[in-house]
Parts: sequence; C-alpha cells; structure tokens
Amino acid sequence: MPWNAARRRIRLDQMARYNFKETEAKWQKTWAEKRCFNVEADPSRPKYYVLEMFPYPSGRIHMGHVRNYTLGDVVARYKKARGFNVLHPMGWDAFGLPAENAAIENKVHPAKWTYENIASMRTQLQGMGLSYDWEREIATCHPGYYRHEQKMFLDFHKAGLAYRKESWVNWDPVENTVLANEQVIDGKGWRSGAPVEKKLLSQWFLKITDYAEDLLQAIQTLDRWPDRVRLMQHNWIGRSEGARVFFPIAGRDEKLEVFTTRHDTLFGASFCAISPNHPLAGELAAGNPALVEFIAECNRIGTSEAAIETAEKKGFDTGLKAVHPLDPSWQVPIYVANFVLMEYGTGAIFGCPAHDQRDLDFARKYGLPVVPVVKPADAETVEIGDTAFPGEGVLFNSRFLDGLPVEEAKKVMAEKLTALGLGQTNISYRLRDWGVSRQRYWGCPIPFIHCGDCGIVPVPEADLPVELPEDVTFDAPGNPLDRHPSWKHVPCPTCGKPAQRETDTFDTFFESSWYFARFADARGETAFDRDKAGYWLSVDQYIGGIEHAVLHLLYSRFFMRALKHCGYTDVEEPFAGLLTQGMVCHETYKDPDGKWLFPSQVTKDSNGNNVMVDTGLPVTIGRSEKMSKSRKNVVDPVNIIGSYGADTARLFMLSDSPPERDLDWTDAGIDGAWRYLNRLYRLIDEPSAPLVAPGTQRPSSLGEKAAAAEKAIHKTIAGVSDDLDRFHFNKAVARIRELSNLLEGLNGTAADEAWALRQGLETLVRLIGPMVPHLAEELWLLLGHTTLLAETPWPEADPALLVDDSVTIAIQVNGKLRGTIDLPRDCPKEEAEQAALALPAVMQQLDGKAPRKVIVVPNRIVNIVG
RNA sequence: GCCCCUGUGGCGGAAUUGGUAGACGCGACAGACUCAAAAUCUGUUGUCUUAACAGGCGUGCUGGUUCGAGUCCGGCCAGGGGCACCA
Repeated sequence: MPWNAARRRIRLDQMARYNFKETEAKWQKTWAEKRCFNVEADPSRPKYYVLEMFPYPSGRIHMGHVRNYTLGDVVARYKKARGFNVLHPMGWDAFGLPAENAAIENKVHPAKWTYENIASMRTQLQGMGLSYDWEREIATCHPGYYRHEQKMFLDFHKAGLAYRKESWVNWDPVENTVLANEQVIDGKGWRSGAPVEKKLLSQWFLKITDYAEDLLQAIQTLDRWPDRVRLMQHNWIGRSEGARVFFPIAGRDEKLEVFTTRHDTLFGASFCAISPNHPLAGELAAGNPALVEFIAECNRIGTSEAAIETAEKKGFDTGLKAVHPLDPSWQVPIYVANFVLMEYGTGAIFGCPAHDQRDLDFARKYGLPVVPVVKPADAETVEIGDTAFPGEGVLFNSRFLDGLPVEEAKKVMAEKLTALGLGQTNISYRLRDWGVSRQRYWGCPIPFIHCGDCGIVPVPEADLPVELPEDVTFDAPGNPLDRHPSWKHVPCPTCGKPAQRETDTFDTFFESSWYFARFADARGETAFDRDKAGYWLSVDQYIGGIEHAVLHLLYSRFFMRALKHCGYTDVEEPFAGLLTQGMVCHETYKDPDGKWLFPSQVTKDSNGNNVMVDTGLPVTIGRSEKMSKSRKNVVDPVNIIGSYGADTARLFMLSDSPPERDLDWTDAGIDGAWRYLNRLYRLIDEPSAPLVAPGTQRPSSLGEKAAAAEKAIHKTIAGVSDDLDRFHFNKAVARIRELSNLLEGLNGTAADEAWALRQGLETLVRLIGPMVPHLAEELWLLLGHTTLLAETPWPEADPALLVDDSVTIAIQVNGKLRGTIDLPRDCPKEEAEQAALALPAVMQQLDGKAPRKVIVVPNRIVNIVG
C-alpha cells in the first residue's frame, strides 16, 4: 500500500470536476490526431530545432528524464507559439552493455529486451504529453539506422580518418573477456573478481586529433554554450606549446626524444624518464628480469587513468645515460617511470626538479641533483627545499640563457636546438584518437573483412548493412559474434578466398554522434538528406546532463567535421545552443540497521517523527543526494504521474530551481504544484461571477484596479517571454502565480474588472500552456475557445503598458535606507532631491546640518551624504 | 595537485547585473468555515532590542574600492563537480 494512498483519495475527490487522467489522455489523443507536432522542412519559414539527449532504453523513465524532457518541451511549445517551424524529435540510444548483461542474467535476447524496453518507455513518455514528432522516432539498434554509420565508417576509412593500431584493454583472465572501465572494481573483474590485466589488441581508431586545433578554435564560436562546458572541452583538448628535444644515449647510436614545455630549464636537467610502454623500455627489459617485473607492476595498475594517477610514483634506473644535448660531457640517468604516459608527447621526458614539483619529488626520492636555473627577477638566487619554483623569473646557471626572462629563454633555446638539429618547437595535445572498437555483441558491426592474403578489406557498399546475427548465445565467455558458427565466415570481397568478418562492434558513442542529423530525415534512404539537414541543423537548443560535457559533445563536433570532409553536409557545429541541467536529488533514508530505504517505505507518525511504514521503527534522514538505485532515494515518475498527473510533475520540475542547478525532489514541492493547478482550474471553472464572453470589447475607461490589472497582464507577458527566452523557468512560474494572485482580487461583476479578469485569465492560460499543456488546453476550452491552444500564437505585450507613470524611489542617508517616496517617472533631479530632503526621517538624520553631497539616480535612488 | 562552479531566512530560491535584500513558493503559527478532520480562504512569518513607536544587525569569513557592494577586487573557509602523473 503506497504511503500516501489515503491522501491521494481525498485529492481525487476534490478533483471531481477536473479529472486529470481523462483530460490528459484526451488532449494527448487530440494532438496526435491533428498531427500538431508533425513537421516538414519548409525553407519559407524560420525553423527551430529543440533536442533533448535521447535516452538509453533501460525500460523505465526516471526523474532525470522527466526534468530533461519537460525543459525541452517547454522550449518547443514556446517556440512553436512564437511562430517557428519547430522540430522536436525523440529516439533511443539502443545499443550498449546493459542489454548484454540482461541477456546473461535473464536469458533474454538483447534485441527482444531492448525493443520491449523501448515500447514501455515510449508509453511512459507519451503519458507526459511531450510535443514530439513521433513519426521521426529512431532506434539506433535498427539496421535501418546503423547501416548508415557503416557507410560513414567506410567513407572515413577512404578519407584516412579511420585506421588500426594496437592499444591496451582491461582483460579478465578468468572470463576471457575485455572489461569496460566500469566493470573493473578495485583492479578486479566485477564478476570473476580476478585481478585485471592489461592486454594489447589491434583496434580501430578515428583521427579526431586531426581536428584538435579546429575543435579548439571553434569553441569560441559556441557562444550559447555554458562557459564551464567550453572550458572543460578546452582543457580536454589540452593544447600545449613546447619543444621536442633529442638526448643522445651514451654508448648507443640512437637518441631519446622527449617533449617538454620548459625547454628553458634544460640546464637544470637531472634525469630522463620514459614510459613503461616506451619501445626502449621493452627492448631493455629483454635482458633484465627486474625491469620486466617493474613493467609488469606498472601494467597491473589497469588502463584507467584514474587508477594510474593514484598509484605511488616510482622509477626504475635503466643504467643507461642520456647525454645533455648542449654539453657532451654532461650525462643524466634514464629511468622507466610509472607516471610517464606513452600516449602523451613522445612518451619520454627530461626532469628538471627545481622547477617542477613532481620532478622534485622524484629527484628527492632517488637522490638526484637539484639545480635551480630560474630565479625571481629581483633575487640573487633561489633555494629549493621541498617546494619547486615553477613561476616566472629570470634564467641563471644557464650559460647563454643567463639573464633572460622565461619566455625569451624558451625562444632562444628553441632557436639554438633547431640550429644544431637537436630539437624543434612542437605543439602537443592532450586529446587522443578515438578508439571505436568494442569486443561486444550488442553494437553496430564494423564493416571490414580480414583476409589472409589481402589483409583488411572493406565490405563492399552493395553488401551493407552488415547485420547482427540473431541466433547468438550468452552462456559462454567472450564475444558471441566471435563464437558464432557461421556469421563471421565469408569469402574475401577481393580475392574470394575464405576470410573472416571483423567481430568487433562500434563504441556506442558512434551512434549518438550523428543521431541529431538523422532526425532531420529519419526515414531517408541515405543517412540524411543534404537539404533537409541543411534546413534543420544546427540544433538550436540541445538539452541534457552535464555528464556529457566532454565526450559525447566533442565526438559529435568531430563527427560533423568528418562528415563534412566526406561530403555529407556543410554543417560543422551540431549544437548551436546548449543547456546543461542539474541532477534530481532526494533525501536519503536508513533503517536502524543502517540499510537504505526507499522514500515509499518512510512515513511520519502522529508525533511527526520519521518512521518505517511497515515496522514503525525510527528512520535516519541523510542529506539530499543525486537519486540513485544504490541509495534507494528514488521516486518513480510513473507513480507520480499516476497520482498527480503529468502537468503537476512538469510544473514541479520547472518551479523553484533554475534548470542548471540540482533540484530537490520533495513531497511538499509536488503538493504545492498540485494545489496551484487546482486553484487555477477553480479560478476558471467556478469564477465568483460568470465570466464575460470571449472577445468582449475593452471598456473605454478602466477604474484604478482594472487599469492596474491590465498593466500587470502586459508586464507578465513581457516578463514570462523574457524568462523563457533565457530558460529562467522558475521565474516565469513565479510571475504567473503573481498574476493569478492579482486576478483573484478582481471584482467579477464590475464591467471594467470583469473585462480585465477575462483578459487576465486568457493570458494566464496561454503563458502557462507550454508548461502544463493538458490543463491549459482544457482551460482554453472552458474559456469558450474552439481552437487548440497548442496552435495558438503567443500573446503580445503592449509596450505602452509596460511603463509606469510614477516610481517608488528609495531615500538613503549615508547609504542607509531611511524611507521611500513616490515620484512621477523621469522627474527632474532637483525635484527628487527636494522631496528627499523634506522627509522627516531624513531631516532627523541630518540634524539640521546641510548635506555634504546628494546623489540622485533617476527613478531609482536618492542618497544623501551627511 | 590543477581547473571550474556554488555559498542569501527554518527550506527551494528572487534581486532589472553597482541602487529599497528576501519576489514567488514550501514549511510554521494564528484565525475563518466544520460536530470534527481534510480541503479551502484570511493574516503573520530574516534576526535582535522594545509593550509600542522606532532602531540595531544581516547575503560563508575577512580586508578593500565606492555616496552606495549579495553584485566589483584581494586573501581565506566550506561544499560540489571536472581533469590529471599533461612533461
């Protein structure tokens, strides 16, 4: 028995007239039948493309979805009312690991599981009354979708944007399978518990690094993105200007190439370090068991950078010496160090302990020299203890660089190295190429064939799509595609000899990197029609969680550029506007044993204490945290919509909290939204006096209250419009409530106030329409209209009614408020000053003395300085 | 460690971007209606002093700029997030 069942029954009684269940179903049906939200590209009309991040079909919507899709729906309906041709589609990010986990755990085929989940989630979403063009619905696991990305991948390959190289994966030696980072828990496989090993596999990569500079520079053009997301992408790409420097290796005929951003400190070098995966390390290990063990130890850390980063910094002295590039008599030791990444720069560094904290720690640990070479400009020298000096300054102890500031020294050093052939300036990026291979079944097959004679051969376009086989089993470890008896065995397209299909599938970020373009032409024979995509793209407003701030958004930006390069489109940036919503949070509950409790298991007893519904035992309340299954602090949207209706849930999502901040789900909050909707309904369904007819003429003159109401109506229109333009939904709700408070005070029998009341009610309904569309549609009907509110234009504010004749001005003495006065708008400064000085409170403060100074800000404030 | 964001009543949050701090809502308290409760309606509600009139204090802390600071600048504290042995 749900905890609030009794309360709910009372509510339903109260709602005898407004039955939200019937009403919401009725309007959803009407909108669908009249095809209100089905659109076509129409170059004669201005377009607006609103997109919410499409969900993974887990089977049930959660509050994060409700918030996300409510925000998008308000924007879509508002823009439609403002006259735009609005594209607002929805689909399913349908490939991924959970379907395979379900297959293993519940013996259900991933396809069946996924399509059933889609069906139930679609029903749940449709119950929210969202203004989607459902005719454009897509599921990325459908061959009609993924066939296009197989073609794209072939095109990328032709264009040199896709290539193969070896890279490391997490390998579970017990399950004989590759693990995702999230399947590695404390360095062990999540199912087997076996320590995870690193393994090298040959995999497909996309050359996102070709676009590093462009992706970085173009961030500047994304002026409707949150600054912090732009900053995160900026940092992720991580451009750094430095130099490559060649250190000859003593007694060998080769050179060690290092990347550094501090080539000015080259005379402070005291060691070199290479990555455990550096070719030189591998070579040296061949004759050195201790080094083999050290490298193995480094590889046990796993592939995730988070794991590597927390490990203790360690080095292994190879015994080799590197010769200083500018002094043949100077040698430094070469270490293998677990903190040097093969993927960044050259996989090798030189260490200057005096001016880099990590190098200093390393030098102290292994007893290496510390030679300062940069000092503050006004100091004689600099002493290095346990803290490095990484700052600006002037070079010393550095021969030809002595006396130069850091930047100048870098330039001189780079010139010298270049002239001697010992190095050159170089720009490195943190960004790495995108590995797209996954050793999984439930993903898009990669359209290549491995032939013993011809090598890696693309599947001919005529043979696309390469479809997933359906008859697969999940009862054995490894990739079902690899194990399938026949699927992978095909003749080589080039020579016809027996060959094997690629059994890896794409990373699921592949699907989400272009789905927004497919929506422009969801049923087309090609990936998307150039003209249709040209009309609809870029997405004008993209809405979703901050967790996708880097990967998904960056991959999509790269994809559009790659598609442009391959002739698909001229659009470069997929998302012109971005809104990142906050999380939905809820209080957490624990029973006396410290076990988590669902909110539905908690109630209040007669003394107001929180207790368990079943046992009456006391409950400990924890702080509000992001809703998550593990903490059980979840509220099921389906239950909320079932007991309060979609409009109530939508209104609550919009009230109080601004969209980019976290939102606290509270019962009190949902009750508040519910009460307001009922009040609104009563205001129109049971007015204190019968409402005047629609279209009633404005009386030639209005009394004070009616005139004030008329102004308030127009100010509300202007204010709500502005709020919605800026996504200040919580402020829009507050303004709408203010207007309804005011309308409740009007006298419905006086002709002028009755007219103002109807104007006000109609405005209220139109303004709240995008937020609570079902109730608003019903009220629009009750107000006597025969048109659909969903097809009704947005109200317009009369600019003449937005300004007041008189203004309230604050009067301060020495910056402290001492009173207010009402004055005509834009009255002369002298007048305001005189009126302020005449205030008794002001005269008392001045105590007979003349003011030293008076500041008058017209229409705002008078500050008297005594 | 670095970077970013956020700190305003009992709570969620407003404050036209330097000009009346606390809009709107939640909660609480009091009253009306009711046999009673629920629902609904009305009022009060930052805090301290005061019987009241008034006045003091108040936007994480602390300095500063300014006639005037929640808003700008410096330093610090707390919470949240992102990234990382980035060479």
